[in-house]
Amino acid sequence: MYRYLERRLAEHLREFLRRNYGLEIANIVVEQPPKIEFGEYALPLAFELAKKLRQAPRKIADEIVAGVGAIPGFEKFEVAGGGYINVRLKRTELALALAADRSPAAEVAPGKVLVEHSSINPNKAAHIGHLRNAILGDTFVRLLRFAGRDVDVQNYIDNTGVQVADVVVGFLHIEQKTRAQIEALAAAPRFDYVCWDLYARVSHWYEENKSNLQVRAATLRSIEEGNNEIAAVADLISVAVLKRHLETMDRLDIEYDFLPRESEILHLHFWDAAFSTLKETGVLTYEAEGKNAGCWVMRRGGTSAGKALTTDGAELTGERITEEEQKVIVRSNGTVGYVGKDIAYHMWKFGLLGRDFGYRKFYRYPNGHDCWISAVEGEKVHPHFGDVAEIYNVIDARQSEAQNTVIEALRGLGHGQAADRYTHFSYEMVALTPRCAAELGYKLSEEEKARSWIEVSGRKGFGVKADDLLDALISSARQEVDGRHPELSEAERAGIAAQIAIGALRYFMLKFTKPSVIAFDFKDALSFEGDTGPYAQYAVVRASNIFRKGGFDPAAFCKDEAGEVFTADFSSYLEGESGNDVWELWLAAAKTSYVVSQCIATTEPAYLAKHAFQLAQLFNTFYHRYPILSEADEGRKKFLLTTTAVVRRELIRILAAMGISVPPVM
RNA sequence: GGGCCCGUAGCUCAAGCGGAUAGAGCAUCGGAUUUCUAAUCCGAGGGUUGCAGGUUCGAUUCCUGCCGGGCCUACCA
Repeated sequence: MYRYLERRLAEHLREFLRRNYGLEIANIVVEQPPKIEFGEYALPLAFELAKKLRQAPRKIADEIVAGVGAIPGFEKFEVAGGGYINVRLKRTELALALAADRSPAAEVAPGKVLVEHSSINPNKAAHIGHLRNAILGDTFVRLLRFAGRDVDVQNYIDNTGVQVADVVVGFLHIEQKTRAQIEALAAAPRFDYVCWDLYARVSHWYEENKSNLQVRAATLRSIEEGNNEIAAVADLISVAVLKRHLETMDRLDIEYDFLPRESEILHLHFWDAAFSTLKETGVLTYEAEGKNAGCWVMRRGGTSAGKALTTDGAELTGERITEEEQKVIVRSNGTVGYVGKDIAYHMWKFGLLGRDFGYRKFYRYPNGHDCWISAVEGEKVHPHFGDVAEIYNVIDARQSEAQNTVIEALRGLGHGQAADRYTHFSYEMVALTPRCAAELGYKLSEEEKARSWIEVSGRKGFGVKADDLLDALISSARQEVDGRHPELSEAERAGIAAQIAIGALRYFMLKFTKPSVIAFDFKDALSFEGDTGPYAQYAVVRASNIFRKGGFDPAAFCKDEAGEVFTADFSSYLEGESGNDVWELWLAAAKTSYVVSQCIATTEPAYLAKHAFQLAQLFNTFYHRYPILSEADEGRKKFLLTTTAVVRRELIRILAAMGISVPPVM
């Protein structure tokens, strides 16, 4: 609602400026005043116009305020300070619309969106770094769906790469296991933990004797070729670990629709289809000499094409790319690197490849939702994946160059529109504080002790596993729940502890903005107080308590009839100085879809976490200040109950968009 | 060497496209009404926004240089 009114205000002003000043201002800046007393919107417009009109900002502001006229829903315009225009809404009107949950339908961009996230190598347990990825990705999916978009969720599986090969080497060469023995291990719980330890041992084994690396190379070759015993072992390992990842993520309410695998990109020859067009369009050039002699290369993403561009801007053919700026796509032995496969895969995503995967049902979630996986020969009936209008790849910042290279390849192929709708959803890694690393038994050098964080390493088996962290959170939450609610059944207490643990974890991963490295520490992550998920959950529980103890249904206070009954009372409680406190709460509650659209536009879910916290904080203050059930004035009591019902509804929605549910009691 | 990112309170982080007195949480200290109340609330202390310039009516935000830190820069994925 807040978002809709902002747009209406901006459009009205744009029209006003066009008519009265003959000015075209494409982007009218609308801010939020620092204090509720100043109104709901603030316009620094007069400062901007001062130069153009050669007049004092204050004078321009006065003129605009005098001439702007009425806008439905708006109370008045005021000049403040040196030329700010503060805008006030008709509080009661907005409140009634909000109580009735009435909000004009926002236009939804057409076309399907594809979000790819998680993409964990299926050779070891997921760790906290993967959690950040999956939680960011899943939350972004929820935000897009909140905004009405049709979204497919994909999790790319590199099942034929070095990392899987390493674990295969571990089982076959170090552990000397047979395929049947590995199969038995894979069927046991937490097989991914077994792989986690083994993977670290394999890395060590390579270091002990460099000639062991030949075993890796041979294993990798066999896996890529397929149709042999080693490939079968690799497949059984990667499928088993993948299932474990799906289980781990399901604990956090994270689901996928489709799991495209590298094995199918290989075996269905996606690359061959891409290679010919890449050559024809000159995106790839052949190096006859130099360091990359015999390779097909392209310009590294992010390096400038500079003056090589002709005047029409499209022609890159014939341009020399310096060796420094070359990215090898096809090696001199004719094999293709991962960036090449990624280019083909992304052509498929946009429906530009002319080939498709086969599809098989792979995993059914407890709620009945099916997750599909790629296959050489698929089932006849399957959903249609790929061929989308827009994509988001949730991949950490270390891969931004590779991502940019893929984008540039699409652009070079003439698919500029696809390239424009390709978003690398980039975020920084999760590392450990030195203290946390020490707790995990990692021996720190003096230099490392002084650093603010230590990078995790799957290769070394150094990190916090996702399931371990969840277990720790659940047991910590469980202690609290047991102490507070001994009257509840075992199952109820377990359920509440899980909800709190998930709330704490998801919120923790979302509260940091993407470019910030998270220095992980158990103390912070296990906190349930202050700027945390449980804080926001608790605010909802408090609101629910009021309705439960009062014997009211919160939904009854959010409906249309509330508007009809309470119109007069609403204004007397909301308007004027005395209404500021409660109005601030209403206004915050009205901003949900505004914040969601900001999150999508900036690909930054942290704003939503901040919003949840702010709304919860305002509610807690309100809760403390206004006793509701004991309120003697019936009209006022109903107003306060409506306020509580609206805030409760919005908080539940906001938390749901973050994948956080709210326990019945806390 | 080149590219990208970061530097804000003791600690961890915010600050929407340049805007009003730079805000939270944690930690510390002091308080909270027989109530829907403590996973909460109120208050206090705590800042040369890394440094130096520039642009601007206005800079944490944009530009330049420097200092410090991280990541990327494989015919690995």
